[in-house]
Amino acid sequence: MRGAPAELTERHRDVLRAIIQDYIASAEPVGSRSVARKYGFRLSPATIRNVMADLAELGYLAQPHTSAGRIPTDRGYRIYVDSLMDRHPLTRAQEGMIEKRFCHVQGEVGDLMREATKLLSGLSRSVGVVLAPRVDQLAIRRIEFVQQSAERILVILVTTSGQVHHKMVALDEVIPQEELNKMARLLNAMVEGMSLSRVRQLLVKKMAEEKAMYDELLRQALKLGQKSFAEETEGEVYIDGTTNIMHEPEFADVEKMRAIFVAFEETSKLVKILDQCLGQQGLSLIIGSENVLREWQRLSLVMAPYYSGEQLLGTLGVIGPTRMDYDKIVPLVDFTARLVSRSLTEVAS
Amino acid sequence: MRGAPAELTERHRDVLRAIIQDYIASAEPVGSRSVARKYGFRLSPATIRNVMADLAELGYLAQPHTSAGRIPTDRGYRIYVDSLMDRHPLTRAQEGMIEKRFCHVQGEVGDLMREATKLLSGLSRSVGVVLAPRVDQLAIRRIEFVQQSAERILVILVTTSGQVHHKMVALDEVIPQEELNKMARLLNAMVEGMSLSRVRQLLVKKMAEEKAMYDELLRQALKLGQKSFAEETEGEVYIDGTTNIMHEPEFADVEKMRAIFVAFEETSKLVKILDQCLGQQGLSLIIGSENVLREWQRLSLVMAPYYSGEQLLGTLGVIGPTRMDYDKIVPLVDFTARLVSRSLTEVAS
DNA sequence: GTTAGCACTCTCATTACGTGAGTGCTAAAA
DNA sequence: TTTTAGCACTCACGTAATGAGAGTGCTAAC
Repeated sequence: MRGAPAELTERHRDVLRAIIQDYIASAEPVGSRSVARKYGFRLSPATIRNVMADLAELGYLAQPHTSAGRIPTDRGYRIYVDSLMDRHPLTRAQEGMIEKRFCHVQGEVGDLMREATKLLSGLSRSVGVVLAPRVDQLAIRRIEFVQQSAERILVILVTTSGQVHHKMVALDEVIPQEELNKMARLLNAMVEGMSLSRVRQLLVKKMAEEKAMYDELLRQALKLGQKSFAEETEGEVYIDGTTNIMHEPEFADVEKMRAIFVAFEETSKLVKILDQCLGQQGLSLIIGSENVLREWQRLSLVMAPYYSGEQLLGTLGVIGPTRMDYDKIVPLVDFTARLVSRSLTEVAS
Repeated sequence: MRGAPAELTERHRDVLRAIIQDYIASAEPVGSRSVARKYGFRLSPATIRNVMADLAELGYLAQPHTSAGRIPTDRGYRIYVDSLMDRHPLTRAQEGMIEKRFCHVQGEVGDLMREATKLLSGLSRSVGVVLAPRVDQLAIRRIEFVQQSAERILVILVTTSGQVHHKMVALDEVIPQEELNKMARLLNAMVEGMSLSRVRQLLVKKMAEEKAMYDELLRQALKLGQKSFAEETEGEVYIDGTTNIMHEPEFADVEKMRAIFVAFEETSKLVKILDQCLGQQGLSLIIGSENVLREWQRLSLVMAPYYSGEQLLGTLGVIGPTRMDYDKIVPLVDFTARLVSRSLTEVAS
């Protein structure tokens, strides 16, 4: 009667790696025999079995039922990605192909995001996601007011990165388009190049300063500006390839699949998860039950941040079943994030 | 040995109606017994069976297998919606609720569309779709050029209905923002209130006229204008509630469901289908195999056009399994289209 | 420490069989 | 002529029995 070993020997690690790779490839519980045979261990199945029993006791492997092989637990995947995985870097050809698809996109930032999403989902055969930059944090290039009806004004905001946002603002007084143009000019001079959040602070300060209100136009402009910039913007996510995961045997059951799709539809929760990744330095990996949200516990996320120059803008990556091909997907996400950063940095300059 | 009757008697119609309604409610083949019992016919099952045999021979009913009840064919549904259906109008309470949700949306057109989509999917428990207005056909309120980088210009287009569209245009010469503003002013004066398609014609004509090109600025402006308005815009669709149809027993099979979802993802095909509906006068109904596209033949569409004043803008409605509750959904779509039209008409005035 | 051997467990595919719902046909009743 | 009762027949579906196969854990020998 032997207890579990205090720590993993090299053999433990080899066996665990083999089992996880086999399971990722086949989606079936893997038995001692096939580990011994396929992975060139010069050991008998019985020995492997002992090792597997240790790994199970330590919580890295589980058994669907007594007479089946082992499957990795989320803890097993975690140790795998942290220290066992052999990353399969992209081939030169793949990299070239990806680069080509990006230089094709000359247009606006939205197109770039969409393209990245498609690329991620296509190459990973899973779900691609991109958390778009928050407008709050982007530098403003231009603001414009267009009168829509007597008391409603369309506010258009252009960022230096080329994103366009618009919203409707209701006013309690009628301002002719002529005046609106003047106000826009005033504000443009004031805010160009600043981030939305800084603009908000500035406006508050200015309004306090101008208490005397010599200039009626300026007063109105500041007021309108404040209304226009008021709301915190919600993060926007691009998502693509949701149908890909229908192939995965783990979602063969319709009820499970429905749960996943409902989760994808609730973008606000997804944004919260992605925001967490944004806080991390570098690549983040969330595996199954590491996620707080119930609906997401059968899924894993591989996310990487992207930048414009030095400025952190958002995060992008892949969502798939916990049994996803980390070897391939981690380099893919990494490379894509780098390319997107490069494109955005070029546009800004 | 009797052949099928030349035309349907009142009894045939009653039985067919009963069968279809029962099948829509239960999703199970319906037998002669239950028709006779549940629907208050004062006839024996045997008599009903004779009627059912007639209806089957005429192609309105089918049998999944010899010893099962009957289910409606697409032809059966067609005659049902054309002449057998009893529409269940919305209750006053429901109408009130819907109206409330719409007056809540004061903002821009996109919000209105999104809200309508959600409403349709929520109340129908199926998939809601809205085909957004083509920019081509809308009157332009304003055009604006923003310099993005040396040779790239962001073109922003505002329609009178309050939609904002933007695209990136590449130039072969550098034009300072100052000049861009002047050009925008020139063009605005020229095109305000016209539809995009008319603007295109106008620009071609003007360019021919101005062959002499006295005015260099005007020449450049026309050229930039032409580039900005060049492309035909693709129809945009809003879609919501796709997860709803996962409940339906006809899609219990994962492979079938996957096919449907892939179809939903291919919006360009969907746009084509919706464009057809746009050509129709009033409400259009496409039932199962009436649709040309293979992937859509298990689904039905109930669509209605919406307007701003007199002008036809787009179409909206519900997609569901052929076995959908037409009695309820037809009035729902009808009412929603009317409300959306009202909202849009108000905004434009 | 490693391995062969073996009894044991559990899933999964196959087969067989009974049940029930529903049909089509025929002949009698209305 | 129309309607109905009666009956044999068909077919899907659920249940149970069976056997093969994969894999395990344990023991004892190497």
